[in-house]
Amino acid sequence: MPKVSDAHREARREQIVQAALGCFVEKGFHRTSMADIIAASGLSAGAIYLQFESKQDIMLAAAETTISHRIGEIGARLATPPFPDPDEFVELVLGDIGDDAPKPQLLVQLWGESFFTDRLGDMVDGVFMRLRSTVTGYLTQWAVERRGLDADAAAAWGRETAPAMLSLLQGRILQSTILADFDADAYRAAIRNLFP
Amino acid sequence: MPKVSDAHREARREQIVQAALGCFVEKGFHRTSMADIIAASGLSAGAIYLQFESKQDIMLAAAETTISHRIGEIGARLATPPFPDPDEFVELVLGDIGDDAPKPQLLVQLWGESFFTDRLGDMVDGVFMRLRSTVTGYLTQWAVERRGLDADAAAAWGRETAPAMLSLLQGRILQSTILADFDADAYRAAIRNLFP
DNA sequence: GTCTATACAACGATAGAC
DNA sequence: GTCTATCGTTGTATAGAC
Repeated sequence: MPKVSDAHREARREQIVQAALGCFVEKGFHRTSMADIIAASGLSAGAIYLQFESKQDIMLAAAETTISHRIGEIGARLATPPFPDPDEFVELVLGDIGDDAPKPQLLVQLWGESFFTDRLGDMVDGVFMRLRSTVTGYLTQWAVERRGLDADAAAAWGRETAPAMLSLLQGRILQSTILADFDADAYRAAIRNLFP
Repeated sequence: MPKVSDAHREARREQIVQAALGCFVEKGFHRTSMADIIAASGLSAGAIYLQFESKQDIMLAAAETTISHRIGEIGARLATPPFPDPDEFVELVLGDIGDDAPKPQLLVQLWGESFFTDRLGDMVDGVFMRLRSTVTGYLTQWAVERRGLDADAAAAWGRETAPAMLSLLQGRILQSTILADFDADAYRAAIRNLFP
C-alpha cells in the first residue's frame, strides 16, 4: 500500500464525515439524503461510496470521531489542576468552551438510533460505560478531597453515586437543547445543591 | 355531526395510534412504513388517511396520548399518601409497574425528533416545563416534610434543585434502555446518596 | 365509509465513461 | 481515482371501485 494513498484516504474520509456532521446537525440523520452529503462535501457520489459503503456507515464514523475525541479531552482535562467541583465537572465535560463541542442534538439522535442499529448500540453502550467509569473515578477523588472520606469509603460512595452523576450529564444535554429557557448557571446551582 | 360518528372516529384513531405505537417501539419511527402501520392496525390505507393526514400526524397523536396520560397519572399519584422519597418518586414517574408504561425508547426517539419538527418540539418543550413544575412542587414539599425547612426556604430550594431532579428522571430513561447492565436498585441507591 | 390498486416522487447505491 | 447519469426500490399519499 502506498503511503500517500493512506493519508489521502483518511483525509478524504474526514472531509466526508465533517460534511455529513453538518447535515446531521442541521436536518437530522434520516432527513439528510446522500445528495445533501454529496453537495456539502463538494465531492461526487462515486467518491463517497469509495470511502464508505453506506449512509449508516458514515453516521457510525461520524459518531465515533466526535465521541472518542471528546472522551479523550475529558481524561486529559481531569488530570490537570484545578480539581473541579461537580458543577464544574459537568461544564467541563459538556461545555462548548472547547474547540469543537459535540452538538447535543447529535448525541440525542444517536441515543434514539442506538436501539435499532446494533453496531451503534454497542458503541453507545461502550461509551456510557467508559464515561461511568470516568465519573466513578472523579467522584471518588472528589469525596476524598472535598469531603475527607477515606479511600475505601470514597470509592464505595463514588461507585454508588456514579449513575446519578451520569444522569446529570445526560440531562443537561437534553435540557440545553429542548428547553427554550434553559439556564446554564441555574443548572450549576441545582447540582451544587445536591453536592454540598 | 352525528354522535355515533364522533365516537367511532375517536375509537378508530385510537386503534391506529396503538398499532403505530407498537411499530415505533419495535422498529423506530423512520423505519416504520405506512405499510407496517396498515398491517398492524388491520385496516387499509384509505381508512387510515381518512383519520390522519400524514405519518407525522400519527406520531404526534401517539406521542400526545402516551405522555398526557402518564403526566395525569403522576399528579394523581402524588396527591395520595404515602409521600415518596426522591428515589421512590423517580420509580413512580417512570416505573413500568403501572398498566401501560410509556416505552423509554419511544421517549428518546421523541427527544431526537423534537429538534426538527416544530410542532413536536413545542410539545416536548411544554411537557418538560410541566414536569419541571411538578418536580418543583414535589421537592418543595419533600424539603418541608423530610428536612424541616420553612415554606419559603423549601420553595427556593425546590425551584433551584428541580433541573437536576429532572435530569435524574431523564437519565434513568436513557440508561435503562441503553446500558445493558442497568440496575434499577443501584440507581435508586445513587439517588438516595444525593438526597440524604 | 372502506378497500384495492396505483401514481408519483425520492432515495440509496451502482455502472460506465473519462 | 473521480464524476455523471441512471437503475431499481421503497414509501407516501391518492384515486376510483364497491
